[in-house]
Amino acid sequence: MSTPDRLIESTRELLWERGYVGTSPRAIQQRAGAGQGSMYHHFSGKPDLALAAIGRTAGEMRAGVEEILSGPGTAAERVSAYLRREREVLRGCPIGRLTQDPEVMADPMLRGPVEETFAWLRDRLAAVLAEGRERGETGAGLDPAATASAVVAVLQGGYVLARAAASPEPFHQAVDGLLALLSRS
Amino acid sequence: MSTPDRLIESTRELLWERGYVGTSPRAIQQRAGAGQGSMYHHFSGKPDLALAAIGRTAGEMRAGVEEILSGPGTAAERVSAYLRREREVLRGCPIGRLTQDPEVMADPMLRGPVEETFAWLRDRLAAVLAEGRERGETGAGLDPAATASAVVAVLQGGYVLARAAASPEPFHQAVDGLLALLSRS
DNA sequence: GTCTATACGCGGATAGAC
DNA sequence: GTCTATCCGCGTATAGAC
Repeated sequence: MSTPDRLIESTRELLWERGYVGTSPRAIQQRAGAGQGSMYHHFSGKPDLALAAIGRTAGEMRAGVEEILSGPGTAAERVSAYLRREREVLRGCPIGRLTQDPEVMADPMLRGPVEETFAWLRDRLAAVLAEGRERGETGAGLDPAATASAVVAVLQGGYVLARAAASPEPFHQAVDGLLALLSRS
Repeated sequence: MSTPDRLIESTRELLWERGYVGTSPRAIQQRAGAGQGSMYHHFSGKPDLALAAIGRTAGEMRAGVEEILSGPGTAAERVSAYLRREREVLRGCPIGRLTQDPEVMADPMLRGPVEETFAWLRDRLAAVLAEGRERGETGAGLDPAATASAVVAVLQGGYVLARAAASPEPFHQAVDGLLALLSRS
């Protein structure tokens, strides 16, 4: 991997683990095995690196979600597959966690990808749910947008519960609880 | 308000806005209008202050929730009232946000109240849901613990969506989506 | 109780040599 | 491209005077 790539990857990990405020250029360099001068040669500073890291993470996330949601199966099956997808629950969501970072939210450059990713995700899920409803598969009286937001919220909130409990269990409980409700509609 | 009280209050606000890692003793002192020496006279340091602040926030939160959940109405009405309760959506949950802070999670003293608060909340909601089920009011085939986790997760995740969108709308959408599902069960 | 002085390392970067 | 030197202010205290 090239030095810029290693720097971006190490920034991605640190942003995930410690957030933007908790991540220092020093720590990025050390984890990447790169020197001070090298880092500032390839990137203009911490915000620039963070932008590259967030963009890459957001892109991967979208691709992964799209693969499931555009895959085979009924709408309910695909939403269910998305909810039950394997996750590193205790690490939380690398994009969602940025939402808690005041410096990320204050910078339009950094905030943009976060906002877009969630807007896209909710829209995409709503489209799948609307499709299922039109086909008469499920959820006759449900508002696709509201249901989609609930689905995403259960995941994001599930991470919070899991970290609070230091256990993945509440995450899976929350998903099961939502899935039980969805399956009756 | 006494100086220690002002210090605790200012720590509470800063923890809410900026998290533990993003909150400095200096900032606490300035917001409280207290000097360096004064702060270290009353508290042993940042962790000590944070402990007092988190304890106070957790206590208030439990009291507020308990008032709604032990109030009048059917189980479904009380859960609904809890979900629809007025909230400063864009500020997020002052306890939930601590979950993202590696230094809070790494310190058992600070972590304790966070863990307990969510454990209590899920239990308390599950008890209300179980009560409703026994009375035949609602949710005949639902697992109270799973449903309770989903309820809490929707709130915590709703905050994430709202902050990502810089708008309370997705929070309320998620709550509506969950409530619609609950009302059919 | 509160203030001021002092300390030491880190955060975040720039400059210039190699 | 990468390294080392240097900078300045902040983070997080401790010490001791008032």
